[in-house]
Amino acid sequence: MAEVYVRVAEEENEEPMEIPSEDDGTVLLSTVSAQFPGACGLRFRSPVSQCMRGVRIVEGVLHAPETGWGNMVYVVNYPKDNKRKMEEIDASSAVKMKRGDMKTSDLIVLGLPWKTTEQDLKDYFSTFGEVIMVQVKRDGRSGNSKGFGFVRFTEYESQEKVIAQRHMIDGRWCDCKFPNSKQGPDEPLRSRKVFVGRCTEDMTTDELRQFFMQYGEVTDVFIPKPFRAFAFVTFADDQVAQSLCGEDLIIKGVSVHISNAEPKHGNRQFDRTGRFGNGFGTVSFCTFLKKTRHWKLLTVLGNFIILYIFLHSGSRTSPFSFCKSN
DNA sequence: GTTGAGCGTT
Repeated sequence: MAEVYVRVAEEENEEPMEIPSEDDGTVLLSTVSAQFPGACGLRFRSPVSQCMRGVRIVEGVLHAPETGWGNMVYVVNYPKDNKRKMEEIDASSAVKMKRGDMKTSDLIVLGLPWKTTEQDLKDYFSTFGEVIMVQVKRDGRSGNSKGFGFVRFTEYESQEKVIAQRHMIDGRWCDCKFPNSKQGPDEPLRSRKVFVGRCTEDMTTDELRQFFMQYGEVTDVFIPKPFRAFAFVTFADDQVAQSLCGEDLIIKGVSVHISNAEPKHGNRQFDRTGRFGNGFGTVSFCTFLKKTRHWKLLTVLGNFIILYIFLHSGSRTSPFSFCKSN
């Protein structure tokens, strides 16, 4: 098929812009959104029914109506425009709906221009729906952007749209993805305690307790001192704890990340015996040491103790004679 | 003051 230009405009009666189609006659959504940032589709007024019709779109590829693109003016769809339409689309793809859990999570935004600010991000992404969190990651000293950031939407639909396409932000193509920190659906561990990462210093135990109460009874909140940007929250019900694992929750405007309190390679067999509790038992203590990088220190200390024993073994009958009382 | 694939002061 010869190259065809499709006439696209923001509104029906506005001056259209000609958008190039692909060799197969389709039009890529990315081509449209390059000119109309935030676009999620096209619609047109049917000459027959005089009703607005949506252009078929499959995985970011727009397909011409049966009669071809023609000379009609196609109007850009934005996610905000018509929520009812979004729900219809969701209902028609019920299979996909069941698969997803419909919960929003932080998305990483890769490829940001150095100059892009959080306000820029918020302005851009608000065209997809309500934005509840944006971050631009910066170097602590210089304040320079690291070229990536995070965004979180209220609506799951907004998130879906944003992931599905590339984004032209301040002149650069950016990608939005699930961050690596989001653990997939692996086998659940049965701890009642969760690890709360990315805490800020102003979060108190009371505030954390108040916040997590909404999910279930909280039996303990532990914040290490001095400040180390994480906390432990223990629930009465392990199912509550597990249901939160992998989630990004927003506390006082800060996105914290919930994960299992036990490490993945942890010594699970001891837990199952019930001989070690979930509080400050031996296993948990070792886990804590490993997580906080004190493990190596302890190992070094142990080596020194062994060295001490051997150095003093010459004057005694046994290397362990210092253990004896007489 | 520089850069351009990545992953959030655990």
